[in-house]
Amino acid sequence: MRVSKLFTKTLKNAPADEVAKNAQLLIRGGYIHKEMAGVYTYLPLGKRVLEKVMQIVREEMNTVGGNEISLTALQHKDVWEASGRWSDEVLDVWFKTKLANGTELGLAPTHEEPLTKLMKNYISSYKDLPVYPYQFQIKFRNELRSKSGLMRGREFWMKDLYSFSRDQAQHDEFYEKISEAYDHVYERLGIGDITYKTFASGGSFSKYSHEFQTLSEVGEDIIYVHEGKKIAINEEVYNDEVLADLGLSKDELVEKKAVEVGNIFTLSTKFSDALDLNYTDESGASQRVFMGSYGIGPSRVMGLLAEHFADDKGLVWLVNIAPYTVYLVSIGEKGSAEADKLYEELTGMGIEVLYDDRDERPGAKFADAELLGIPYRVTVSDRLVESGEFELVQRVDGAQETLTHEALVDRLKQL
RNA sequence: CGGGGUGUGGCGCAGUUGGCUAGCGCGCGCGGUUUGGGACCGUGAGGUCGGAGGUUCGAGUCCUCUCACCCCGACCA
Repeated sequence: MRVSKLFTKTLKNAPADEVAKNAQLLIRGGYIHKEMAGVYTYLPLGKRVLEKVMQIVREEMNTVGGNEISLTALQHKDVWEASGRWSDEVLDVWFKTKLANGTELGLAPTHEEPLTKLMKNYISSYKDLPVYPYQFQIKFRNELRSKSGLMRGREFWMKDLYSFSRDQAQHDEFYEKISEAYDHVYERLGIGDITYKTFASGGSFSKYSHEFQTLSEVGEDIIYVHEGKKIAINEEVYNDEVLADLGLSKDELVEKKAVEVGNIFTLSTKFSDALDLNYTDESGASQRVFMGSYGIGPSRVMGLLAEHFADDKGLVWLVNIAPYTVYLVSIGEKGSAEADKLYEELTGMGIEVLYDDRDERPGAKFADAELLGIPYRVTVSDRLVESGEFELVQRVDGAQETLTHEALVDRLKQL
């Protein structure tokens, strides 16, 4: 992509109504635009980052047998009445609306009910189980107070996978598998070392659920971390009984602030009871389907990554989530001619290049490269053209190298 | 939803005790000089001051209502 063709622009100042660092940087870089409190538009660069996060999640979900689908956001109330969650008393984040004929609808804040109902069409035998449909979708939640930029929106992207198993044993097996898949996701997102599988309250059907909590000063959750075992306990269940269960003592644990970047939850038969989702076992008897739900919020994750991977100059994306891998800067006339060629060449090789072909001074281009956080900056100037060299600078540490064309291409091929 | 605060061109801000044509910086257009760290000079365009009502000879400045946004709390992925 040529910067001259990108309709967004960078800003020197962040809007005054935005306090969260992630939103400030993302808005300044032109990644997102605030539509209203807790509601953000993804602009070209932001859309690419969001897609990269989602692609990593998608690959890991597919690895454990996920079937990607796309459920509807508009929901009839009847399916929610069946589970008792249509009432605002029970679920207070509903956005409700109506069809022209007066029929009440809700904008889905989550999808257990509609999916459970849907699966009645496809699950009838034990041979149909287990099965793991999942989707990426915008969830609508009428939060009393949204805040922290992308971290708590009223409209946000969520990957929600649901497991349908024949019994607790089959469920438990998958629960462990997806827990590992989540580890892989956070590893690939670059936050594996600061993300802890955290014991949290399990609701009425299981003793615990697990949250994946990433350490962050802007976190809303308090967790108690065991560094050695790489696990943590959410403050909501931080008590003697839980400590005893896990064989931990208070003096081994450290209190930390963290952001919940995912959760896995045993639902048991709560929704299959409500919506009558059954299967026939080998003996011909009807049995309830055993369920679990597993969420990751790609938009929240993107906010967290922006918050975490940044310095005083701007964002510092890792290669696998950066909107582009290389920021190509041209300086001078000869430099521009050479940069044009290099842009075509690299793009042809499948390298994602953001080419700053604008008639701007070098300083302005460098500053934008840094604000945008593109991992590698390649500079082609008149001066370098003379010596037949290219400059490669890493965003993360500013490390600078002067390379021949061949050496440069070799380096970039490996990213 | 309780408490606190803020709304003035795209962004950041100023605007005395009400006073006459609402300013500044960035950004934007045009001309020129520049070109390895967010250039400079000149010249333009762009706001009716969140909205409604009121007080007044006169309101961005005062009053009432209302909407939006931010922070703290409660709640929540």
